[in-house]
Amino acid sequence: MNERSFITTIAVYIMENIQQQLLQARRNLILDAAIEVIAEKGFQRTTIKEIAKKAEVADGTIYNYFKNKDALFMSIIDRLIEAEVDELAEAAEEQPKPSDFVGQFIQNRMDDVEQNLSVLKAILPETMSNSELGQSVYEQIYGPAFQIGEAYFRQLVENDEIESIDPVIAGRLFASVPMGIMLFRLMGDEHVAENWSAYSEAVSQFISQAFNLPK
Amino acid sequence: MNERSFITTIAVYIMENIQQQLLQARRNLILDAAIEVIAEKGFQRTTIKEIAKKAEVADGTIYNYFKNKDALFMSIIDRLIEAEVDELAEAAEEQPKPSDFVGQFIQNRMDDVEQNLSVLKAILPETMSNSELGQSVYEQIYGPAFQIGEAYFRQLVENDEIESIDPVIAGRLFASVPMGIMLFRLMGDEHVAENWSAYSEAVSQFISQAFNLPK
Amino acid sequence: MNERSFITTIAVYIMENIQQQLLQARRNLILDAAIEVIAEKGFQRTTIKEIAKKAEVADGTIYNYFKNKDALFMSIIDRLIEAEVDELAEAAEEQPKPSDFVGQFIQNRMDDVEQNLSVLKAILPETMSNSELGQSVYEQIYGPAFQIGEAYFRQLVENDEIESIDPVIAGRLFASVPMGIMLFRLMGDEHVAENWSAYSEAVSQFISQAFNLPK
Amino acid sequence: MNERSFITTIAVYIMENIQQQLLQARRNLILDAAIEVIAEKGFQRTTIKEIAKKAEVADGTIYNYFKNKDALFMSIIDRLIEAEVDELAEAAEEQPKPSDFVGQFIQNRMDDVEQNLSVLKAILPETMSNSELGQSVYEQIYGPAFQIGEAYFRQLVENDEIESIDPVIAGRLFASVPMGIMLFRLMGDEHVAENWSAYSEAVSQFISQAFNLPK
DNA sequence: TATGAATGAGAATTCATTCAT
DNA sequence: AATGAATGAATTCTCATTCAT
Repeated sequence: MNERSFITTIAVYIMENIQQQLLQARRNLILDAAIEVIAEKGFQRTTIKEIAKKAEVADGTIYNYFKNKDALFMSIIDRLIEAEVDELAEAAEEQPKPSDFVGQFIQNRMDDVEQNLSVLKAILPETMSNSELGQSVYEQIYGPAFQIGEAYFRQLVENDEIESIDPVIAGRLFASVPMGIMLFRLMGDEHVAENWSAYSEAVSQFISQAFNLPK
Repeated sequence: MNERSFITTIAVYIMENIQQQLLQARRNLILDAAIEVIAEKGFQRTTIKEIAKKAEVADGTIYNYFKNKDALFMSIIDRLIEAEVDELAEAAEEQPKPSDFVGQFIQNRMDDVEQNLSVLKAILPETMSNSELGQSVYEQIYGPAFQIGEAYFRQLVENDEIESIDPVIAGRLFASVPMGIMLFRLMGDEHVAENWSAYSEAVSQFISQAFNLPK
Repeated sequence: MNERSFITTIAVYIMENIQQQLLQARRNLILDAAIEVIAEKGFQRTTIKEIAKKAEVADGTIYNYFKNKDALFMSIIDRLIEAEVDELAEAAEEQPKPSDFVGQFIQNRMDDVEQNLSVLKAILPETMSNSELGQSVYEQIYGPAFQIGEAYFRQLVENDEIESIDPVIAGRLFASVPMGIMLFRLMGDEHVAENWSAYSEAVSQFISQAFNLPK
Repeated sequence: MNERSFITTIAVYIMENIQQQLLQARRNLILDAAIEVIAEKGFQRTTIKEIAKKAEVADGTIYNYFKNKDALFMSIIDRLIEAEVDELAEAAEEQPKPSDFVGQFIQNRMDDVEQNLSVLKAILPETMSNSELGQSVYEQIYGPAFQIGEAYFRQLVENDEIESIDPVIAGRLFASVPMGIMLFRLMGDEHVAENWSAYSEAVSQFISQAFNLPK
């Protein structure tokens, strides 16, 4: 009576799996809705009601997936960090030839921005006015990115490929350009928005020239 | 009965003047308090009560000087815009020699940032998540700054001092560096905060090198 | 097609019976879980989720056994009332010799308390702040207990075994002692908890002495 | 200009004082309303909205006087504890002759109950289902009361006025009677409610007889 | 029948704003 | 003009109950 046939066991397993995926999908649905609304109005101005409405679920449903509003927000950040940390780790591992490292790296970063535009818009303002959050994002995203830049410049200097330079500062200067361009874009600069790939190209050239990188 | 003696008139005038100045002073007091608190906690998280406490006035008093919380915030922005617009206008009028224009301009902008750090921290996140606000700041601060850069590069190209370049993009690239560095600072990067003048110098060199500016 | 063989009928009957018992068992499981949690946190503070978790069933399952949370609570009371009413009826029927009636009665009541401690803790606070509930419990438990006491004292007076006394008041005084001691215990008095049987004894003596009962 | 005349200073002082008293009065108004509603429906079932309505203030106003609902509840308890602790301290200080100590003490306790009936009804159920709260009330009200009883019985035993007895148990037995009677009253026993002073008298006699106290 | 995710009414709490003093 | 208590709309969050699977 308590036994299940093999078939039944398989069927249950599959259905549970489907159930899991449905839940995950719904969770993502809510996250997407949240990102969309928050990107538009800012985290603080966005109410749970609005997110629920956009996600087409009841207010209470959101609390089945996220402990509270802050946790929901952290999940948005986590999603970005996860994606970004992997990408950066990948970039760090490669031993790129100087000639195309900058181009590659910038290109990838700019692509990331392009793809995660609404997430960035949702997150960035909050990380700036919430110092705890800012610290966390800084340590997990900016820090690693800087270190890659630093390592790269340190190596260049050692190989006498560029003239002596403080790699810490160089790393920041390097990152500041796409960062600044991204900021303009987030703030609604239409020229930047409409010519994103041109900017991507220009940023690479700009930086290569600035550091007098070997071609 | 309706006439006033000359003396009285003068006295009244003086007193009204003093009164005016006292009011103006108190208004500034409130603004300063607001900037301080908002820089720390963000606009939305800051309550009128907190601002009132920091300014050592009663909650209600704030409403004698500002129509509402949003108006108070706009006044903070106005104050920054006023200062910055004047500075930019000044910069635009000068006909600087290319050799030191960049150094001068960057130096001034970085000094502005240094001086208005708390105001920027109070404003920037809000301008990013409030598109109306962002637009206004963009048009009044970034726009003019870009135009100065654009004009400068256009002139350089015309004079054959640098190779042909899209001045619109160049203006953004030019501005992106201090912008990015400022963003790192606002987000709490300690290396940037502790070596601000070194960065100021480095940014100038970086840009000059990038555009291969004549020395 | 609609007919069943004799065997089948029996089998169905047995299985239905087993089914019935399983259901009853599960119902009791839920009630036990509910009592445990409610005793600890109070009725209002206890959620269906918590009860379900403790009973190791799904939230929804509880609603197959109880119409709603209030009904579940009423069932707890019913269970206590049933047990107690039977005991009291038994006590009332006996024609005890005065010499040991008090000792017996008190002993039994105190034993009841000991056994139903968690139920009492779950119920009592609620009966005090819910007048309808309180009334019901009063009428079914306290009332009958008082009447037993009253009858007992009335009889004693009639037999000239104690001096004249208002039996209604006497009944309450009689009951007040174990009641008060129980209250101390429920409120967490450790001395009472640790010396329960000593108190049981002491209460009897105390009452006997108070009424100058014949030994 | 900044100076105030003596009269003005006085006037301001007086007005501030009046203001203080008005606030205190309103605070008491809210507390009274809260007690009334909570006594009727229990703490958990009572909403801030109901209290506000009964007190004829806005919901938010309550939060100008009490940090939150729990704090409001604690204030109710504090009020009772303050009154009771003073009374008990007074009772403890007196060196009463045994002959009337019990009568006096019980009389006072029963009067306290009479006067604070609604407060008790509001508090007692909550102290029973909230162990932290219960502990606090126990320590501040019951504990001291017991100690008075204990001290009294210890003294009696020392003076050979009653036979040897465990003073700790005696103290509880002593207190259990009014406690039990009070409980009956709180649960809606009409006979107790209507004959409160008769019960007060009866309780004293009952206890005196039980301990065979010297007259 | 059992399940547990979805629901949304309702509760506590916050806080910008008003207004009598 | 300054004050700060009062206000109540709006927000977050909880949880009893429902219902599709």
